[in-house]
Amino acid sequence: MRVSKFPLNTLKEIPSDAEIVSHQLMLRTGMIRKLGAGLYTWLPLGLRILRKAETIVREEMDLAGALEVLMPSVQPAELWQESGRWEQYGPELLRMHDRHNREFCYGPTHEEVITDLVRKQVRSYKELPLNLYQIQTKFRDEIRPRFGIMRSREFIMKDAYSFHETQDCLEQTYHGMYQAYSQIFSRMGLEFRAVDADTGSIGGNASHEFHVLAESGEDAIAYCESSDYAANVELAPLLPAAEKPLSKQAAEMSEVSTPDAKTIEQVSASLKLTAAQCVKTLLVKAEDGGLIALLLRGDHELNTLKAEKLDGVLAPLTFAEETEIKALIGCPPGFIGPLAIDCPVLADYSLIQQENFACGANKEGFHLINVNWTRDLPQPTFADLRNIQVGDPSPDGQGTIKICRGIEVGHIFQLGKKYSERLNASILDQNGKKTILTMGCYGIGVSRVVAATIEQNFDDRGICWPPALAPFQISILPINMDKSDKVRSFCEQLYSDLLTQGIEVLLDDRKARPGIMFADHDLIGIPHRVVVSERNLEKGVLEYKGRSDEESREISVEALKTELGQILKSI
RNA sequence: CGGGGCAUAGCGCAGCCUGGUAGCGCAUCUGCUUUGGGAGCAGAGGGUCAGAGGUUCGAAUCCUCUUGCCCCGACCA
Repeated sequence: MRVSKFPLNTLKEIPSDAEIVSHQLMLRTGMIRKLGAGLYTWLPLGLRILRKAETIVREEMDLAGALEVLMPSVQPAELWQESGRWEQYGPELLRMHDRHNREFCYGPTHEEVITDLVRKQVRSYKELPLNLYQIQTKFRDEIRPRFGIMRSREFIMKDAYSFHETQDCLEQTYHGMYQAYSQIFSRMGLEFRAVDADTGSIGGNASHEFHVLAESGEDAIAYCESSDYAANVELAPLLPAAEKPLSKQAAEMSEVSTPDAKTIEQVSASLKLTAAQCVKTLLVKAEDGGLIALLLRGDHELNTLKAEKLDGVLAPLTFAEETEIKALIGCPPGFIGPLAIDCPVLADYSLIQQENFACGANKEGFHLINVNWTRDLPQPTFADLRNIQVGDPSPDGQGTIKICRGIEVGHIFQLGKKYSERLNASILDQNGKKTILTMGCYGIGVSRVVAATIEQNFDDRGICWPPALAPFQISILPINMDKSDKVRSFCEQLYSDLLTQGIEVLLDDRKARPGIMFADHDLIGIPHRVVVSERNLEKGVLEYKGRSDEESREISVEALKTELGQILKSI
């Protein structure tokens, strides 16, 4: 491709509403352009990259035995009513009417449509397992679209759905998809982790999220240094600490006046204790209409997901109103403690060994110090209530936890029978007996992958594309091409040679100054670059530089072709 | 959805408080000079100042409404 026929609409200045690097660079390089909130047009440069990502996904899905289909993006409401999600799905579902006033939605996902397809099409166990996928535009009316393509409302997704007679069979396909996903992200040159994910309200047995590791990631991931354990921080379980008897150092419990200390920070400061020596008492609503006290070490954070799964706790987790607290305890928030409290008490595992701790006195303006289990109050029920932290033991018992940030780019899920039951999707088994299908679903945010790749591969000059996603493999930058016939004819020859070799090459045939060419090609992140100048031609060499190399080096034409051939093979 | 902010040329911004008919940098176009890391000089084009209504002799500027966009917020004892 020639730059004269493939305009580089690059910007020197950063559009003011672009917050994260990928968004800034996608706008500056002219990959995308915003149409409205969460809506973007893919320009030729960006689309080239998006297509590369799609191609890799497609190839690996095909290789894993999935079959491509293309479903409508507009879906009739009836199917969603049948599955029950017409009511369940909130405002995130874009609903609309046609001219006959029939209801439709723009598909955020396709479980209903695919299940409908399969229930009509597939009759016999002999046709299973079946794994169908599509690469298609989805729409989710996000509360707050942001970060450009990363969290847009309209986006490109690869979604696959598998159908099975048995759970065993589902697990095999699930494993196959796990492998395929790993292969896809490896081929793209990404640093990623597969992490245990919430099976949540959908139920099912297993779910993994695939995260690209990047500072700007919206999710925190806990991973183990010495094993392949990884989980979303919200989900990573903590093991209970061992019980131990009251130690001899147990000091006398006493009441201390702490008039202005309401937060853990203030309490620990005024009592000259560390936050870890304090216990905080949170009151949440219970299923029976009353309250439940949750105890955490002062330096720990409550994990809402874990808490609302506990027996008796109201889901979604709701904190008690101030008036309810006053009615139950007789003092305002800030001075609550677990002693002599008239409601169930659940304490985090980390408090099992806690001694001589401080807590609220249930009396405005006072806290207790040197409180100890058994002696001063009965042992509460212990449970896993908090977020895992750096340095905690790994749940698989193999070393300690570290935390990094990740961008979720893929999610695989064992759905089970949720949709097939609701939509009555069944086949006849070997005995001629009707069997409800077991399903799996597998998504990749293809457009998000592109943004995530940039988050992981950039420097102060621009994007550094991994070769597999690069819009072009190599740039030819002629110096003074309009003045030097030698440079011109050499570049033209090299250009057509590389094209013949099957290499995607971008020849900068603009009448531009070298500085502009260097800046543009660095910005758009072409992995390889050769500079052709009269000076070097006289020496019979080219100047080569890899995008992330510190320095350029001289290279012969033959060596360049050989090297590029090698690189191409490795993609 | 709650809170805050913004809307002026393709992009980044000034002008608004104190009303007088729109400006700067980048980008674009022309010419000359330059030519190894976003050049210099000279010139040119490009704006219903988000929209509607109001006040006024006169509104980008003041008032009202509407729309769009951006940021923060679902961990508080």
